[in-house]
Amino acid sequence: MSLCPWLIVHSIEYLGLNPTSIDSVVVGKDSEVKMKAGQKLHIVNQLYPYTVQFKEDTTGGHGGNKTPREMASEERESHREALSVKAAKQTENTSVPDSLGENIKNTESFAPWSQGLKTSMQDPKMQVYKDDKVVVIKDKYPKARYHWLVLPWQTISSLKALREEHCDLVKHMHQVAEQMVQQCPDATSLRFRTGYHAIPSMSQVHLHVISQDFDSPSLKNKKHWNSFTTDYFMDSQDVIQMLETDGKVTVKEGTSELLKLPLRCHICRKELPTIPALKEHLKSHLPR
DNA sequence: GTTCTAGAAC
DNA sequence: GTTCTAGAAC
Repeated sequence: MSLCPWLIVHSIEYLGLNPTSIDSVVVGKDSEVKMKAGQKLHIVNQLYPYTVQFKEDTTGGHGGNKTPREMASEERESHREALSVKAAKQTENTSVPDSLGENIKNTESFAPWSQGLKTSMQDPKMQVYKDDKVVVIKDKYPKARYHWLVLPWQTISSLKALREEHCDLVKHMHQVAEQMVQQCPDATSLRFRTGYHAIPSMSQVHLHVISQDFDSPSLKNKKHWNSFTTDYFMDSQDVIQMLETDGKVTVKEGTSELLKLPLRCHICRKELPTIPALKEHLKSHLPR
């Protein structure tokens, strides 16, 4: 595995996974930290999550080895900043406890691509606004003429992690979102919505501020469309309300199925058979 | 989250 | 034949 000698362990997040399998991970040139399988290391200001997996006994056949695909992948990733260090798995997946199963599943959510926002929000070139609590970046693949993301500096993985103590922060995120709309030159002619994806793909809670023209080449498929035009998109105000009344945010059952609904215009409710047809239809609602 | 592409739909 | 979607891979 490729480790840089200057890496510093910033914090360790306990995931409560299989406590019986202790592993040790070399974290710097000379330092070594005892860790449990499944623990997450945040290296350098929580930017780069490292997932710790099981390590096979030294007599094991393929412990610590990587497949060529993993090697190639790691080489590619080394050009970016989201590295993923993996120790080898303990065994094949026979007779493993449930917690390991979750471990493997959780590892998915630590995939390099899912950490992209955490990287982007730190990049001054991406920041269009920042204060002591939040930062705003342009969505890398905007689904409309204007599409910003408001992110807290504090690490909060998703809506699920929000609690009452985050109320002020989430309200501030909403305020900043409204500021972004106000400063937009087309704020008078375009409608905006401000909200969260109920089940986001990217780690780090982020508030979408998106104009309702949906006039963008990056809007390409049904999932894109339905994630912004069905109840999959949760209004910021509703999320704040939930936090205030329940102390947490609950996502309705069946929300993920909303992404498969037929394509329907968010303005006149007309159903369109394909994305190209929808895009052509949306032109009729553009400001003139 | 995006890209790529097989094969469904037309 | 081309267009378009959906699932795999990353």
